[in-house]
Amino acid sequence: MERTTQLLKDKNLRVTVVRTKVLDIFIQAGKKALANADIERQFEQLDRITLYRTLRSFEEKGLIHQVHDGTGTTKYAICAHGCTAHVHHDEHPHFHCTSCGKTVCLDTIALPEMQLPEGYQLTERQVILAGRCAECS
Amino acid sequence: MERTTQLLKDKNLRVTVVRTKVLDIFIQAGKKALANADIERQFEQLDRITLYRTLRSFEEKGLIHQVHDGTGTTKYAICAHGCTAHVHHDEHPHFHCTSCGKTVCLDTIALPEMQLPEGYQLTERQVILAGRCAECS
DNA sequence: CTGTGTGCAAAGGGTTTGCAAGTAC
DNA sequence: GTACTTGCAAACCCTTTGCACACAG
Repeated sequence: MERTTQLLKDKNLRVTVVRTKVLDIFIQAGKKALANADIERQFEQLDRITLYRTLRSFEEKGLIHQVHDGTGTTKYAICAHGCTAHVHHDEHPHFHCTSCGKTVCLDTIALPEMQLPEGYQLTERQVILAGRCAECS
Repeated sequence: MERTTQLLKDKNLRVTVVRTKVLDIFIQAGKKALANADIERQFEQLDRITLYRTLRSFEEKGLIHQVHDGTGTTKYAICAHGCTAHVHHDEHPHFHCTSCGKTVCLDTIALPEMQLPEGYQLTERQVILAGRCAECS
């Protein structure tokens, strides 16, 4: 059985044509985060509504996580491992290339420790780095 | 002459009722970032379109800067000093309180230095910290 | 067969554009 | 007076909801 199919079954998601293809696209994209439009572009024709619902399902089951890169457009990237419904392990910086528009997960770089003012409780950190990626430099 | 009026004149913006009031609201908000809705709420009645255009003008002239707090809603905060059209000095982390929804500029905290992979050029850093603010803890 | 997923239509919300009237300087 | 600003209407996204049909298990 293919890896994609197995991933869907593991998360109790029905294996359909749309889901298989969307998940494949994410796997192929690797550390790159995709916007809705990026995914639509790879389909001959795909109902937008279905894509919204597919992404929501994937996110709820911990297959993908949202990526914010400061552009305002929500993107998604495949989860590295062991993410579930409400426990996402997305503890790494994201890099947004202002030249080609690509956004990637820098999952080999640790998030820095930061000292918050008195009384503040920290539960989540997001680090977005922007500039030019290696290919655009 | 009032500080607000002076600020507008310094940036070559015509002093109008709407602009004066919007800028006053930002000054009063201090380090807190405001969403469009937050500003509208402080007006008896204000045309939404006018507000969009006002915010854009302010941003272009370096009076305010966008703040992304990971909620998807774009917020704005007043620039500390010396920001111009395309040179914004927004080099500080932002804190988003998931309890009261408030987002503030932590401009006393320095952004951490981070090592990027080979070939990457860094031009901008955004750090969003989320959790509970001092008042909500 | 049963429950879930898909696709269409329609509705909702936020944002932008065009234009005429009003206002700052 | 001139150029910019405002406010209304309309257009334009993107996203969500409702419902009937199709499909996975």
